[in-house]
Amino acid sequence: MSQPAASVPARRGRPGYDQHQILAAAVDLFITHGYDATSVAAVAERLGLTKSALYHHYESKEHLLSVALDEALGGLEGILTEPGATTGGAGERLEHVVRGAVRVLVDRLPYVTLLLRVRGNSDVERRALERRRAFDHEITALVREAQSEGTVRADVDPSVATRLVFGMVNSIVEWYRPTGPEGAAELADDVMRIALDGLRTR
Amino acid sequence: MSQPAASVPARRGRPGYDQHQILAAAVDLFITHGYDATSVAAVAERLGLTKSALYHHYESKEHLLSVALDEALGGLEGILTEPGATTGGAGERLEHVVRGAVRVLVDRLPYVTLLLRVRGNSDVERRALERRRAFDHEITALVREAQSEGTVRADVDPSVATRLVFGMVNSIVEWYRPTGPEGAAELADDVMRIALDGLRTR
DNA sequence: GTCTATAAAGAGATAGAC
DNA sequence: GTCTATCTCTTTATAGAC
Repeated sequence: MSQPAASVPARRGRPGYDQHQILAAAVDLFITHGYDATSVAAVAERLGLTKSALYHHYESKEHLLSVALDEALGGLEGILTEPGATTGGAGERLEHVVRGAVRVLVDRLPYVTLLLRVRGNSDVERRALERRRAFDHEITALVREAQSEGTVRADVDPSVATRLVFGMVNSIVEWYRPTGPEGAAELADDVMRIALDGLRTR
Repeated sequence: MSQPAASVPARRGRPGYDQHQILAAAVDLFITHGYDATSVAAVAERLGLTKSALYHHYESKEHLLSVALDEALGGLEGILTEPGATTGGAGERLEHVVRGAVRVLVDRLPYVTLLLRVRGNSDVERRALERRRAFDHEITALVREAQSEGTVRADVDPSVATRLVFGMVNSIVEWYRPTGPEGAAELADDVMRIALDGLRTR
């Protein structure tokens, strides 16, 4: 209790990584080489540690994955509780959610990238997929409501429309690389232009 | 030369798989569990063979991947040489190519699914990514031409527009499962509705 | 908190019999 | 064309010293 504050951990001698720095390094490797193809030894080497030192911070390779997926899912789920997602017409709320998804995707790019590559090959992955499905269902309900309201075209199944629009949004992780703070907002504008008004001139 | 025709291979005693049946089984496992997480033993077991028998048909695990990726890339590249992709206005040719991509994606679903998960972690994967990039560049040129022509909105960068629309198209592999021959055409209609005219009513 | 050393299992691939 | 047996390497994870 003699330390001034807990905000900056003691940093003496050896690196002394905290859990978040380790997670960031692991996720970067998971994305680059794939989760399965990334060995714990590779993560340790990237940090300049041995495997044993790494196991001191995370109890297993899968625990690293689990925490990383939480980071992505927490961000996405948070969108649905923001004021813009709970007030106003369904069309406006839908727009807020789509813009929010682009924002979270850019803010937490590596974590969301990892989430989108999960296929359900373990309990950890299946739990993450279940949370993704729950998120998708809420959006689909919103699209359906916007169709009833008349702000979204009704000649496409709401489930298909949701999947296609979020397929477009999610595909951003395949090529977007952060350059500046304005990039994300412009990207969201482009997504809204194409998803809401279409590519075609009229 | 004494056999009547080569169309049906001799089928006596043991299974006697041909290369295509083996490929289909391998690709199914690669998609379900991931390429790296799929052992050669798992592919062999799926076919009721031993690993050694499998190595008689394909010289390596990576060779299986290579042939599978060729299957997907050949289909996509073929679209660009179809009459609909080489005649008419840029807007019409673009529509043909987008519809063609949906068609190939559905026709060769497992192969395209595998292609879209490739990250470039080996020479085989990097060669496949290079062919994908070449394909994308041709589409981008088409979008740019359609913008000059005035049939596609010019307030979105052609490269970003291409990526977003093909992100939408490619995302179909994440959820579409073949049910009947009409499914693919309706799906293409839905994609065209949203990508070209947008989700919003007017 | 990090190290060396190692256990235990599974990977890709090959040899050689039938 | 398929088998059994095996080689060699890498994997995740742990034990125990410092």
